Amino acid sequence: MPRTARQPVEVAAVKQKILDVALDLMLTEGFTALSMRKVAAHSSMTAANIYNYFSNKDEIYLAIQTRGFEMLLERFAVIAQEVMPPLSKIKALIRAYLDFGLQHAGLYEIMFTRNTPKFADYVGTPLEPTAAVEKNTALQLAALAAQVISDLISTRPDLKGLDPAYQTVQLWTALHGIVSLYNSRVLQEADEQYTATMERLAADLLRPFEDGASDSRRKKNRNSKDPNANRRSSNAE
Amino acid sequence: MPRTARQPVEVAAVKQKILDVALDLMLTEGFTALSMRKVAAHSSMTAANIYNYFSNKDEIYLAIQTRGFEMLLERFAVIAQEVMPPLSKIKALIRAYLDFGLQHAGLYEIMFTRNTPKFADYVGTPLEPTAAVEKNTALQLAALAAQVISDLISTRPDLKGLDPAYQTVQLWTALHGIVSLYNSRVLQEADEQYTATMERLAADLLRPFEDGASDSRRKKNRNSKDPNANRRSSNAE
DNA sequence: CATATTAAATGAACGCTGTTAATTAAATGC
DNA sequence: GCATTTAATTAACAGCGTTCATTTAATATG
Repeated sequence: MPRTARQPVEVAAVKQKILDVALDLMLTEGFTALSMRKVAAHSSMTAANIYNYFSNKDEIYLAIQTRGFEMLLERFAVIAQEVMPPLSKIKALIRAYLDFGLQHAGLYEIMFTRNTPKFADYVGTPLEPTAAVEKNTALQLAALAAQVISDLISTRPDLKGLDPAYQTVQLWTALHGIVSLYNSRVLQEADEQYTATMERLAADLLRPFEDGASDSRRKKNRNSKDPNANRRSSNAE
Repeated sequence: MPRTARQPVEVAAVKQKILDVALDLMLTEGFTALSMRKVAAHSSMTAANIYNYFSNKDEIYLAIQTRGFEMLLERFAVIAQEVMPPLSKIKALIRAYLDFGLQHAGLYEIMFTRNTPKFADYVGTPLEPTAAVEKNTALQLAALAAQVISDLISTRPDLKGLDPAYQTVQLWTALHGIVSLYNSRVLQEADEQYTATMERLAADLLRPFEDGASDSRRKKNRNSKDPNANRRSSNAE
């Protein structure tokens, strides 16, 4: 008797359209400009109608978050598939992360610093599958980074004891600290030479992977089988 | 003829009262609960009246931010004045920072991750002196940490080349990365053993101050004059 | 003391926000 | 064509930061 419902693919298209607009607004006008009414206007519909596709604004945040992870993952994947020494790959990943974080500060904020909904908030709810996509994408990121780090470790006998997963988290938290403090403009206040400092910080992130930098991370003993490591720069200053 | 104006100390008391309420609301109910009307209600006045004491909400954020820095500075000062080995002091500072960040997540957010107004936003405005207090408190924090680090370096010949200011920033960004990712609950998603990981991360922050860990931190990056850095990995792939 | 003058506080309003409910418009099967 | 279901809209609510006109309160002077 009645009007027939649209194909699932059509309703998905509308959802996608909304998300495209939302992400675009987020990237161009920043976090604060993201309102339901603005998204609706740019999508040629009413704010209320968005609630036929998303249960609330948080769900849109979740989707944007996922897109952010996908964007970063894409950059990472390009680097990962290139043929180059593992250490250079790590360096490239670091650079990509920093660039992404500074370039898309608003998006980065949603992903990592804002109290936007996370996967754990949706377990047991109808949206758990959607949230699982977000978590999965993020984990792919970590796995990819861990793989590159693992590659390096396996080709470097002096790094044999390192745990790729831990090294990944360590690198990640350090990178995030730099990006987040920069984007909140606190770093600029505390250090006038913040640009040079950031470069140096980035370079120092490779320190765990330097010559013979392995063992104290491994377990306890670290009495120097490599005493000549720091002899070179005695002329500094 | 007219009604006489209140003593500056009286109007300052009202301002203080407002800030007390605002900080209390922030600490107890979180960032989102901080509205002008709520602050006003808890201060037995109207929202509009707050604008006789603060020009806008941002100015309240700025003040709360300052209070946050003062709170953290107080914790740091207690540790700094204690008599103990420099390395233990650094360890205690690290612990204090982490505790503060996790304990007062909302306040920490205003100080370091939110896009709340910073000193640079007020140069040339009537509020520059107020903002200068904020910046000054933050710089005292950094100076205090740098002093402790400097103490350590001066008592340890093997660390002679380290720059206390840079070490401070490095430590700070790393700590912030941990706190921020934890508070945004992303770390918990990516690493199920996040508690143990955080402990390990905190411990590893002392790595630059380990035995003979000095020199490559001392000056520039050395990629151009050091072609043998990644020679060992020529067998990769 | 009464009054004019000023200070402090208020009430009301504006435009915005996220969200819900009632209503309308549109499309389809019988 | 009609009944029925879907999709979209309009209207409204409560709250937000902020501004402005108004009221309340206090005081120095005639």
